[in-house]
Amino acid sequence: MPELPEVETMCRGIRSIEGLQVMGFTMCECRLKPISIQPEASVIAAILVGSKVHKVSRLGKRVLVWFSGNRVLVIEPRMTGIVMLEDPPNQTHLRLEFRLVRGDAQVGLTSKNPTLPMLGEQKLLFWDRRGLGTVSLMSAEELEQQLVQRLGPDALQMTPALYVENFGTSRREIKVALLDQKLVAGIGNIYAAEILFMAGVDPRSRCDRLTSKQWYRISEATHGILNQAILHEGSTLSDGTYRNAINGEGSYQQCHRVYDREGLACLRCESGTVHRIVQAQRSTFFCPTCQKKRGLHPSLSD
DNA sequence: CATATGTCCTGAGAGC
DNA sequence: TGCTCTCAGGACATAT
Repeated sequence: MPELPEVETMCRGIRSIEGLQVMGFTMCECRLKPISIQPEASVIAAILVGSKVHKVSRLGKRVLVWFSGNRVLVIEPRMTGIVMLEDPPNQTHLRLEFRLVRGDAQVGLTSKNPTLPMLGEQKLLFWDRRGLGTVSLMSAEELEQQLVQRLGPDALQMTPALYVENFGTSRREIKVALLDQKLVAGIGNIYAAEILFMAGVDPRSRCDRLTSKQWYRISEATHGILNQAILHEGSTLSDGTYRNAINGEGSYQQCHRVYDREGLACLRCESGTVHRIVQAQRSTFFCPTCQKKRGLHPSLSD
């Protein structure tokens, strides 16, 4: 479930491809239904082979790979996609492969200096078990019109005032609204639960009924949870799907306070247990005892 | 306009 | 053991 921390980890993990030149690009053949790719792979290859990776960045839950010539490859991992350098979990679900090399100017130096990165090929891979991920190559202008303008502020840029401005008049439940990328970009099901637990806010609360104090706590929790999750390289759940760029696991799942802890004792209030409910066809985990619609549980300080 | 629901996809795990 | 069924939740299309 790559959400902001997992996608940020992917971006950091593949940043070493910045400056490399594309030698080849292929869509892997397999019995599975091919992932959505735009334009078709052969066209992408024709455009990108020979160009250099300018930089790697993140847009909400998407990985952006910028190339010379104002082109950007937009990768949406969705549920089970991973952008990685090497060692995919298996070959079956390997979807895309870039072959990359250092630019010509450095090739001569590399063989004489063993401290430089190896001479020869590096790869950039897109692996996706369920195949819900999408990949598209577009111009910077298309990115701006089709994506940037349709997304809310990045979750790590949120402030209490931005929360009030973007959410404050909505009648939707706060947990459901946090998943809406038009309101805030980067939060998914796991971190929405963890953020609201840290903030002490009932996930069923209507946005237009939250107090400014509660928005402040949600904003603080957004930064606290996401930054901590980034430090742990994201969450690898029991299905093991999410991996970092070199097939390692994240460790933030060990820090989850409510997600996937239905029936277990609340880690904060002791008297309560974690409940699971369904909101907008997604599981929500929370502690009814210390996540209140109004006011705060005594164990939460102001 | 705001909000709610259906759809895509594969494999793990439950139940019989 | 092996079959069928449900579920996981990203983003978007379509419906209310």
